[in-house]
Amino acid sequence: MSTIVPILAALPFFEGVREATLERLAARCVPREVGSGFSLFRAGDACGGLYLVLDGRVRIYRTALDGREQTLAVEGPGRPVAELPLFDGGPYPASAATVVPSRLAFLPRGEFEHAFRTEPEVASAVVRALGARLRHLVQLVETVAFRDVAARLAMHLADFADRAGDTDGSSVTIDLDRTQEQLATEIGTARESVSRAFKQLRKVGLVRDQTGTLLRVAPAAQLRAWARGET
Amino acid sequence: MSTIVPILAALPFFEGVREATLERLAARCVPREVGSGFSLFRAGDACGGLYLVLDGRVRIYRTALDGREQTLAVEGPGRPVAELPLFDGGPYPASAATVVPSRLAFLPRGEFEHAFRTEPEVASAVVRALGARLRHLVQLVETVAFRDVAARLAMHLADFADRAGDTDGSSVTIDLDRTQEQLATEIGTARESVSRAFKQLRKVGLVRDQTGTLLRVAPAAQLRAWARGET
DNA sequence: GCGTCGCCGTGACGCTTGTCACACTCGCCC
DNA sequence: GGGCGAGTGTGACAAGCGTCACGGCGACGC
Repeated sequence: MSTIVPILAALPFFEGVREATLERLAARCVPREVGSGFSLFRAGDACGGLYLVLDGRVRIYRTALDGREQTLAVEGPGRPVAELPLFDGGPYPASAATVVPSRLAFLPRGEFEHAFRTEPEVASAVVRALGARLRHLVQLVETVAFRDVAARLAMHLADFADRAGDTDGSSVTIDLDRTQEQLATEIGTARESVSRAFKQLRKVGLVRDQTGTLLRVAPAAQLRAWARGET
Repeated sequence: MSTIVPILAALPFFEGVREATLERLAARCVPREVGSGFSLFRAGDACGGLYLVLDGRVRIYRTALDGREQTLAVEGPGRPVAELPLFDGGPYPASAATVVPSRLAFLPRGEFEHAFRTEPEVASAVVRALGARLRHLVQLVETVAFRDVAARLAMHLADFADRAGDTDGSSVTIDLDRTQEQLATEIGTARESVSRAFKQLRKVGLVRDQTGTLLRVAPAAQLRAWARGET
């Protein structure tokens, strides 16, 4: 009786999957505790299985030859990483590394494929997860292609406000827990531009307070509206 | 006995699906013949079903408020369009329109969902299709974020060379069948920049001849290498 | 033949952004 | 308290690119 079962069961990814299957999966899971900056895999590597983030934070990103990075997603507890290449047999399309000390579970490929074929719930969870990623990437393409840095930052802050914001009055307090350097890679720009973008957002009142890693910002809807160009 | 069955069967999307299922699907398909510039749906619309391109060309794109466009993909015969929102119930993430007169088949949502649940082959085809899209988008994000216009054009030409190139000697002849204006939206830039990018590619010898809509270019591998910065 | 129209090439200009350089603040440790 | 390093603000500058403007060229119709 593994201690991993309840954790797996709590993952949105395995919602509705039968207990027996979960135990089988849990038995094959390799738990892993890693520090900050641990590289799970790099773009182009062959795919050996599925990673699940139990605790911590994993960044998925692409690197250019000159060292610049664009992060595609940042995954937290309960989220799968690299579910894509399990199916088409291709290599990982991007790199992944932890940004804080994290606990991960690794599920070997064969196990997962078995579950995918035998459990309709898993199949539909996979499709949903791929779908969500696809939507996110479409959003990202548009953002990178059309918006300037300040708008990209506003959208990014809106995502935080949705996911981890404490609303108080007409402001939302969020804990960014990132340096401007990290933010810069997440929205595909340089650190200095992030600094200037913050200045701009403060001027228009969308960012109201910056103390340490804590931020008071306007509600997500307002941030997004501004980013879309509705002044 | 519908004439659509053999067409459906030939789609990579329905490879391996049982004849009985195909006939059922075909019976529910609504074939459609449309002109150039016909809008299938717009970003944000609710999703009613799946489109299949039987013949012609469909562009999938996002528009900014100022009218600029970034195309996410261009789909030809045998390709599905908008398979994503069928599953998570969300709206279309992008718009789609024909760029040439085309024949389409429309498969209502309920039918498709039924096939997805009952036919494992369909489910895995869907996952593969989503996966391919995801890979493509990751590629696109990187390209838009890191590369300059000339490199984006080179990559784009490399894709053409792979898909529709006639190799003769150490050159590949491709039929672009697009105006520079269309090319510009496909790589997310302005028409004039495409013109200048072509000039640059001609100078370095990657584009060797331009007569009408036909192009003689360097092999795909060479184009991609250059785009990656390996001069 | 001549106008018209769609497409392509190219120059000029300004804006955004990446880059370099440097100052400033705030912990933290000796 | 002084030094130090990480993180941040900001100015100067250049490169890339979008935009505007205009000219050339070929196809097509009258």
